[in-house]
Amino acid sequence: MTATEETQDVPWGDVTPDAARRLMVAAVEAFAERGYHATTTRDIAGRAGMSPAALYIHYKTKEELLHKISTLGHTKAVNILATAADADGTAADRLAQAVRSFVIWHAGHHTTARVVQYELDALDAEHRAEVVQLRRQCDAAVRRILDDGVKSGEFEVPDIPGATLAVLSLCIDVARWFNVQGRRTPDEVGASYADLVLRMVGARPRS
Amino acid sequence: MTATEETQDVPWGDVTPDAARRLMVAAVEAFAERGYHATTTRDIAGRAGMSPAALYIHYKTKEELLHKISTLGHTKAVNILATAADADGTAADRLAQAVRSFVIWHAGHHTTARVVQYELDALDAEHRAEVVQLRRQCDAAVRRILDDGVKSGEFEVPDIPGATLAVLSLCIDVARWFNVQGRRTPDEVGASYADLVLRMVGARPRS
DNA sequence: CCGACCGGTGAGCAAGCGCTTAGTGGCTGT
DNA sequence: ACAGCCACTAAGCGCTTGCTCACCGGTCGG
Repeated sequence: MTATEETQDVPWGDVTPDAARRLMVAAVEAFAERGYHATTTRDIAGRAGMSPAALYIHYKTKEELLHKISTLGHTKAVNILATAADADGTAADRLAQAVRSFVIWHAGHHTTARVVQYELDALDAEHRAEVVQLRRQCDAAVRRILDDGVKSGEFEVPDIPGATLAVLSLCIDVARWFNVQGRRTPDEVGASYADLVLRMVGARPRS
Repeated sequence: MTATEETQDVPWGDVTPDAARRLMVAAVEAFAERGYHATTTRDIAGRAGMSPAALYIHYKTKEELLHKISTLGHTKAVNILATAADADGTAADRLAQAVRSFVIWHAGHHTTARVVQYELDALDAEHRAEVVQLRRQCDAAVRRILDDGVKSGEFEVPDIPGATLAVLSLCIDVARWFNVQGRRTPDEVGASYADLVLRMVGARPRS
C-alpha cells in the first residue's frame, strides 16, 4: 500500500450520502488549512458547493463534524499501528513497519492528520475523552513492540515509556511540517524515519 | 541554567510597561490553552485584571500581540541553538547541548513554545514571513553541527537536511505533549532526548 | 493650587458567527 | 398524472467578536 492510492484508501471513502462526504472532505481541508476555530460553517459549505444551511441536514453541529473526522482518523491510526505490532517477524521488523506506515499516512494524508493531531482541544469534553482512548491504543501498540524488542535483546532502551513517546512524537510531527510541494515523497520519509527510529532504540541482530 | 529559573529567564521579562507585560503573559497563557482564534480579547484583558479596552492602549490589534510573542519566542530559540552550534567542543558535545537546552526550553516554557510553534498560521502574511526567517536560522544552526560532525567522521548521516528536520521536529513536538503534571522534568526530558538524537546521527568517537 | 497629561474604564458599534426556519424544486411510487 | 417526500436554499435571528470613543481620576510641573 502506497500513499498515492487515494481512491480506495481515503478514510472517509465509505461516508454516505455523497453530500455528507463532500462536506467532510471540505471540512478536513478547511480545518487543516486554517484551524477549526478560524473555519466558518459558511466556508465549509462553500467549498462543498452548497449553502450554509445544508451542513445542518447531515451534521448536528460544526463540532460533530470535527468529532467524526477525528474518530475516523484516529481509528485509522490505531489500525496501522496495531497491524504492525501484531504482525509476525522480529521486533525490529515490526517497529520499522509501524513507523514506516504511520509516517506514510501522516505525510500522504497530512491534511487529515493535521486535524486529527492538532485539533483535539476543540472537541467537547465527552468527545475528547472518547478520542483520548483511541490515542492510548496507539501508545500501547508501539510500547508492545518496544517491550518485545527489549525482552529479546534486540533493542537497548533505558526508558520504554519515554522511548514510546519519542517514537510517536517524531511520527506525529510529520503532519505539521510535511508539504506536498516539498522534495520528499511520503514513502521516502517513511523509509528514512524507520531507519532513524531503529537507531534510536539501539537495534541490533537478535542475540 | 535550569528551567526553574523563571524570574530572570522569562523571555518577556524586559517588556515594559508593567501593564503591557501582564497583558502579554495573559495572552500567552490563553493562546497556549485554547489557541489564538478561540481566545477573545476580553479573555486576555480579564486574565490581566483589566478592561477589554486596555489592551488597545498597549497593542494595536490582537494579531500584533501574537506577533510580538512569536518574535520574542523565536529569537530566544535562535539564541539557544546558535549558542550551542557556535560553542567549542566536539560536534557530539554541541549537538547534545543544542538538543538539551532546546528541549528544556520547550518543556519549561511549554505555553510560550506552543504559541510559537503552532500559531504561526494566525499571523498575517508580512509578520509570518518575518518569523519564517528566524525559523530558517534555527534550521541553519542545527545543520551546521551535523555538517561538522559528518566532516569529522563523528556522525554517520546519509541525508543531512532530512536529519536536521527530524532533530528539530523531535524537539518541537515536546511543546505539544509536555505536561507540568507529568512525571518527567524538563531536565530529564532534555537529557533523554540528547541521548536519542546522538543515536539517531550514529555518533561515535572522533576518528 | 491647578491645568495638562495619560493610563485606564463603561458602553457600545459594525460585522461576522453558529444555527434555524419557512419554503422550493425535483425525484419517486402508484 | 400527481401526491408525498426530502435534500437543499434564502433569509435572517440572537449573540459574540474585535475594536472605538467619550469620559474619568491620579500624578506632576509651574
